[in-house]
Amino acid sequence: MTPHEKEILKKKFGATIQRIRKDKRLTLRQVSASCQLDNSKIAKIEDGKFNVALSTIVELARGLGIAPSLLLAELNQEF
Amino acid sequence: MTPHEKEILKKKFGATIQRIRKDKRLTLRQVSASCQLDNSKIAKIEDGKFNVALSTIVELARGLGIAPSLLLAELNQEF
DNA sequence: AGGCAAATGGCCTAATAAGGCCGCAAATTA
DNA sequence: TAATTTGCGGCCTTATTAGGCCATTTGCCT
Repeated sequence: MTPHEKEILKKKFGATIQRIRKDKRLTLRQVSASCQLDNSKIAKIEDGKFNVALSTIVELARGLGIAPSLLLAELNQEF
Repeated sequence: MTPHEKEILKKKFGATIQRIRKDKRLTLRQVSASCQLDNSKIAKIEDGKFNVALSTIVELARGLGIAPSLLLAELNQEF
């Protein structure tokens, strides 16, 4: 995976997180309150700044109230 | 997520990777050849030693020839 | 305009994953 | 038995995430 591909992956994942959060009408603070992730960290993840770890993916899923695998569902086509 | 929960998560994920690889009758070196991940690294991941990053999950999926979300499918019940 | 709440960005430290090489013991196959 | 393959463990350095706090700004509502 090239650095460029990794950038695209991070952006794509972040966009997915944000779309799901907004679909559920949740604020960053509401999500962070449900999963112990700092709200500013979640904002940065949504902006594609981090190549998040497995545990963080699981935490995000918990905060969003959905299954972890759904957070990767959109990656199936391009990666 | 407590340190203990994180340990369980890593072990669970590693076990999933290994099961899928063996179901497909692939060796560590065969998987590594398909995804540019070091074979010893994959062995350690299977042993639950790493809290792998998103990009590594995607790489593993590529090496195993399956969709990334399938690697998290088993986590849905317990996390 | 004023007041809130949300989003965002900066900054920090300790922990740890990435990325990779080498070697060995056990299993497999010839 | 000899040869090969496989799984796996050690070791290393650099890069980056986790985890967290604080300040500013943006947007919304009254």
